[in-house]
Amino acid sequence: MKIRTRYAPSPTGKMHVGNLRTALYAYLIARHEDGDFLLRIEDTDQERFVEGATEIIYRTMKQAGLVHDEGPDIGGPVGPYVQSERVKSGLYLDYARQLIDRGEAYYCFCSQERLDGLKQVIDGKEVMMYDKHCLSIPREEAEARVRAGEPYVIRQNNPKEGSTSFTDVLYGEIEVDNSELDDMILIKSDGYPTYNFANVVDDHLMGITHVVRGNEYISSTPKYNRLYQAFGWEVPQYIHCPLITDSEHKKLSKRSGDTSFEDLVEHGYLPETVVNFVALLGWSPEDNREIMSLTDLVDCFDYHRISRSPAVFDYQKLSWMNGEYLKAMEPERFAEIAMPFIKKALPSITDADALKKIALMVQSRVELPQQIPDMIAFFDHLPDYDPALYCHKKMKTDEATSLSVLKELLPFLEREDDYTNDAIYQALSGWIGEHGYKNGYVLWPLRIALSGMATTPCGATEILEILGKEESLSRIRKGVALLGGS
RNA sequence: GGCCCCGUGGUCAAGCGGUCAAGACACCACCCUUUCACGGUGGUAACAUGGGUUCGAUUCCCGUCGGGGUCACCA
Repeated sequence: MKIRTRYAPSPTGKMHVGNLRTALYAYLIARHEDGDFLLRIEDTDQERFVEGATEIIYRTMKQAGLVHDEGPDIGGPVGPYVQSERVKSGLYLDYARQLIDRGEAYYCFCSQERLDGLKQVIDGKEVMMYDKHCLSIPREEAEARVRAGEPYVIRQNNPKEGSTSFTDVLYGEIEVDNSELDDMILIKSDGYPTYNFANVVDDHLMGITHVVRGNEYISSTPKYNRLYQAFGWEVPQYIHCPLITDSEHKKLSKRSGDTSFEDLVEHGYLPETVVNFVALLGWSPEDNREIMSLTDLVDCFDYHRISRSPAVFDYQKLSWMNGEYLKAMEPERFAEIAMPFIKKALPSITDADALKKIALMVQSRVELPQQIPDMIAFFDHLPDYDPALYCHKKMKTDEATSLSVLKELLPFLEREDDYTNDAIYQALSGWIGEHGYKNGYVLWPLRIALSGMATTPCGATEILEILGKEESLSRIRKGVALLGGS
């Protein structure tokens, strides 16, 4: 049978990395076996609906490369793919009534106050389970009250005795006592189905074979199973993915930082980095490769290898991976990404060639484009710096040696005219050799004088080239002055 | 608190009865180098714990401890 998976988000805001991974796994499972991947919008909560959130979902999926075969924007054979549109046909209510006919559900008229009275606080957490109060209302009476316009909900009627089990591909069989199952609401008083109910109905109607979702749904799955059984529907394969947590091992939330796909991209992480990284949180390929494109992932994704234990979202490794992608990138594409940052940091440099050279320098040493400005700002203007920078034990330099070297070097550099990197490096090497110095002994102080930085994305001669003769000489003179050489 | 899930280095993560317990990030050292970075090389660092089962347990079973999830007219 052809595999059909779906990603079914609620349009309530930005797309969280946990959801992204769920979507990714659903996508990979389908694509790996030439199945279908659908997108369904679960907007049954009109209060939490956020304007524009659906667009964020489309945009994120597109950026991440998760192309769906059926969905609200492209249609398909089992539409509509937006639940609020499906509600209009009365389909959920019809199915809920079928359940009532079978004694698997019932009307409930309990007020919010009464429900609140059922709540109890345990360990500071509000816990509540419905007491089946309205189950005793005779069917005729309930229907009369409904006809009379009294507000009602429809609840699932779960048994108190016995147990219910379901099988998860990853976790195996999970069994719970029926006494644990709350009579959850299927149809809300506004006529909308709850997520739980709509999910089951739609997954069945849309022919979903593999339900991929977060681990947090595992405890409500028995109730889903009872629904499938009540309808006599085939139960899909369940694949509950392990949680992604913050460094405190708590479920990732807005509170833990910018963990939406959008935020990460805005911070300079490449979409392909995020996809790659998130794929490896809870799954690994047989050969343990780490840098993998989406197509690589499709090729070797075996959902049986998904882990059962939660994973911490580690920004450090994410950054490393981003650096790997940046380094492996075509220089042209990198330049495109880096250029805005370079230009911002170097308003005085307009020479396109020089800018391109700087981009090249920076490519192999940056993990996030946002790091670029600090790295190269010295090209624009010499920062104030501590003369202690001139001291370097391995180069055997200190402030005194640096002063004398720089003074010695000045007339030579004043004489030179070709400041292109190769030429000036050649010339300098010759000069260094003639004087019997070691490269670093001369080049270290020179680089410090030119940049005022302990670390730069390039060597001294590359800076000479970018800066040009005039600016270079001026900076060296400043260095001499700073070192007390007037 | 009830129920459910999880438990290999700081983090990700191989392993699926017999391994000197991979690899990656991070960290440290060294090499290379006109600095840093990149790249090399090497190093520190783990099977939560107690019982079983077995000739032999990281691996299987049970308990304990620890962590997490869930208990809405939210998804």
